[in-house]
Amino acid sequence: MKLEGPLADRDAWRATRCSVDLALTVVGTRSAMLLLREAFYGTTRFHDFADRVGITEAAAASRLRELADIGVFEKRPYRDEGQRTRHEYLLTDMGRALLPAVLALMQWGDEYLQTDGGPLRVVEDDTGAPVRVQVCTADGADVALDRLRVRKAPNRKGR
Amino acid sequence: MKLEGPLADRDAWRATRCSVDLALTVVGTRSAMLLLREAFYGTTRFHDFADRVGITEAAAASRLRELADIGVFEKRPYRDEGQRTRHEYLLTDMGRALLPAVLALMQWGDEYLQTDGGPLRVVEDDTGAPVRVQVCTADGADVALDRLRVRKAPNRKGR
DNA sequence: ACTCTGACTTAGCCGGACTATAGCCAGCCC
DNA sequence: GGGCTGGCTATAGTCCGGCTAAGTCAGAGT
Repeated sequence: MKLEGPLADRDAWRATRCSVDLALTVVGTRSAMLLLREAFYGTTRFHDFADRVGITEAAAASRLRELADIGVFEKRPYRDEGQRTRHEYLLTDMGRALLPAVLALMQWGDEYLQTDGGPLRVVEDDTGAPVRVQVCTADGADVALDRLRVRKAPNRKGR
Repeated sequence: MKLEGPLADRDAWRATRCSVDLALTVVGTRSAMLLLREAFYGTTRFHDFADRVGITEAAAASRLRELADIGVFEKRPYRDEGQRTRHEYLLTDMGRALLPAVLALMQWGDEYLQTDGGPLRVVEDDTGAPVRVQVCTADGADVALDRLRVRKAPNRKGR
């Protein structure tokens, strides 16, 4: 990556308010990431989350509450016949927007940590064509690391 | 996401050997992710890593060693004039392949955790056009969550 | 009213990530 | 060869995530 203008002298600035760092405060734990994986697979209910991720209900409860508080999940009441009202955990737009991050990790694990490309394949539903997570321009072209540049966001108000 | 064939009954299988989980054993810590961020910004030297990430040298040393052992970084000797031989940490192909994962987190943080879109913008070097991390088919079209399907990888040997 | 079940909550513990501080070691300079 | 500097290593302690185990609580069924 190239650093533009005032950013070029890397000793002259610190990565304050870094979005990577902020994002990690939310989804920086194993359980948060794996709960998201399960949500993408279609899981919505408390017990299923705990069970399928392989964490205790205590851990699932506190992580799900955190993620719901932040807005990654929406907690919605539902009612099976003959059962009392319970809550299911549905991904919000904010939660769905994490799909590239989770799939990027999966893709990297498939490629570099598995001997056989991993146990699962993600494809486009209509065509069955494999999908990849990529760094793209608006026209959909993949952009390599050495063709990226970082610039300061235009100043709004302070900073 | 839709689950194909034998995967459809989510109670009938467990996400064993999950690549997300494996990837998290490697880059599941805050320090690992932030070291990668710095590496993408061009940092190569020990002290700079510790300093710019804002972690102690002890933490930087152990994390960098882990990542180098796994193959995310290559440790290469260098020599400044009048100095003794030292080592710099260079991203390998394996490490560079983590760019989409890190940028995906940054993008999500910019969008949902910052009030102003975050402090930095990543653009294509030649054109200055903004880039995005996306789930794409081979022709570069973005694929939404509900148009994805998960299938089992073809069996090679066991499992 | 009583029980049962599912969804948590609480308490206590362990282990790993991280911190601060200190010490070690290689090698270049003098 | 003695001192300095940079790159670690060692030690001790904190914090936090996750664990186990037990308790709570709402409400449907009986």
